[in-house]
Amino acid sequence: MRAAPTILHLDMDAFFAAAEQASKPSLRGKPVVVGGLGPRGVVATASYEARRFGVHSAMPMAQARRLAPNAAYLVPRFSFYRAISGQVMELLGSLSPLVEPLSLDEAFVDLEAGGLADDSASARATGERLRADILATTGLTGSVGLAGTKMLAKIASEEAKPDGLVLFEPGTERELLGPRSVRIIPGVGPATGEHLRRAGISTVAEVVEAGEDELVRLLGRSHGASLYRMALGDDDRPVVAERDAKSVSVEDTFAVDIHDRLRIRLEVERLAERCVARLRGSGHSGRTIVLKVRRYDFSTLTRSETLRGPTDDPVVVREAATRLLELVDTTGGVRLLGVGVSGLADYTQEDLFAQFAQAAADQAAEAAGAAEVPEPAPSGAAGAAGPGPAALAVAEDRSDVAAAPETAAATAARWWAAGHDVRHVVHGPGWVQGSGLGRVTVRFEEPGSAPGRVRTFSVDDPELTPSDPLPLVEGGATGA
DNA sequence: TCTGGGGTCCTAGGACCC
DNA sequence: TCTGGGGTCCTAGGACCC
Repeated sequence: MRAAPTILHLDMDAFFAAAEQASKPSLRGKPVVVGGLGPRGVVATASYEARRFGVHSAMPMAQARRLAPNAAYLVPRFSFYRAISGQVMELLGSLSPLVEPLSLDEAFVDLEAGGLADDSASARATGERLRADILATTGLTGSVGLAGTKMLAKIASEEAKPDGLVLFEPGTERELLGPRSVRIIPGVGPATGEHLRRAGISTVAEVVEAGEDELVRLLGRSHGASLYRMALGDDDRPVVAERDAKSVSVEDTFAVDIHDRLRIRLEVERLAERCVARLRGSGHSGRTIVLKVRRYDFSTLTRSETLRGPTDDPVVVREAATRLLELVDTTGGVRLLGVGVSGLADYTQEDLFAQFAQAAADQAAEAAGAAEVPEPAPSGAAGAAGPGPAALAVAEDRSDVAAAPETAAATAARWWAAGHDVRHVVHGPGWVQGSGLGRVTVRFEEPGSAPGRVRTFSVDDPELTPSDPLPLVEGGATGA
């Protein structure tokens, strides 16, 4: 616990949805939901307009559609978000050498290590300047929490949302946290929250009253002791810049459960190959191969095998994964399969082919996800009907596309993945609003323009080509 | 139309070793 | 001859986070 609030936590506001709104003027101020569009998709991010309908992260997409039928539904474009994230992380890097990214849209910064702040006033000024710089550079808003510990900084940024800054003065944590729900403490999820509630513990103050021994009895040594300390505001975890990856994994949920043993085996082999491509792309090899199976009834099991030494050989991983599959009963059907590698070792040899294959696979996966955007037209728009048959077919079968990167460009061009950027020889830049039945509908607008008009073309119109995302801010460089 | 995908950390039992 | 006690590795599962 430091004496000054010099740990900063940044959290971008509704990041994926905000990036899409910034890139597509006609969606600003409107409900936007980014997530999986297949029959088993879930919400990754809902814009604040969509949240007003009750839509939130991790909600099944089907439920979101019931709550907000007129929202725009978009598939995530990770390479675009990654480019914006890079700009934000660069700004954080200018504040301190100690930056700890938690995800594309979240990071801790140790301002003291950067020499920019040593008291509340300087910390607040630095945080406000950061927010202004992020807006100027990316066109997006982020919320900032400042406190003397990581936990409190994170809670502060949560409190600051959206588009705000909250600073907790060191020394005030007990009175600040006391009346709040235990669920605000990071690491206390639904299960722990319920466990504590049954023991009569609902607030942070009640955690402190219960005492460490009681918490250890309820939650176990590690969890109990750390929760007790967190409730006291006692958190000395440092901001750590570099953390080594511990595992790499890929998984696919199928649109429909698969039963055929040969098909299941084929999918496992494909997953093993994708996993190895990622493993090699990150410069690693690994010793333990993990197979994950989620059955028709959502019961999930894993089987693993540890090799004598680390490998990055696709044949070795594939064979281990299929051996593990032999140990699993799949009668009744399988909804998800996954293959992972852990026990990672650095594998210094650069494997350019694997990196290339990975980049291609990334692009293919994105291109394959179709999006559906109802006409933001006046009420009564029946535009919320399903995606075109072609789009649906792609969304349901994207693992096939990802496994065949050499056909990705052709696939993307034929199906015009909705939400993606395009350029027309005459009408200029725009994005695909929907496609199907041989037609593609494009809205012609760009980040700096007014909301644009919609036109429809034939899917093989030679004047229409896919293009990279445009910078969100004049003079910026957000190209993915 | 119920429940993604990529991770991290922890627990607990058995094997094995000293 | 009647149960020690650690430490480490492996496996499986579960909670949690974004």
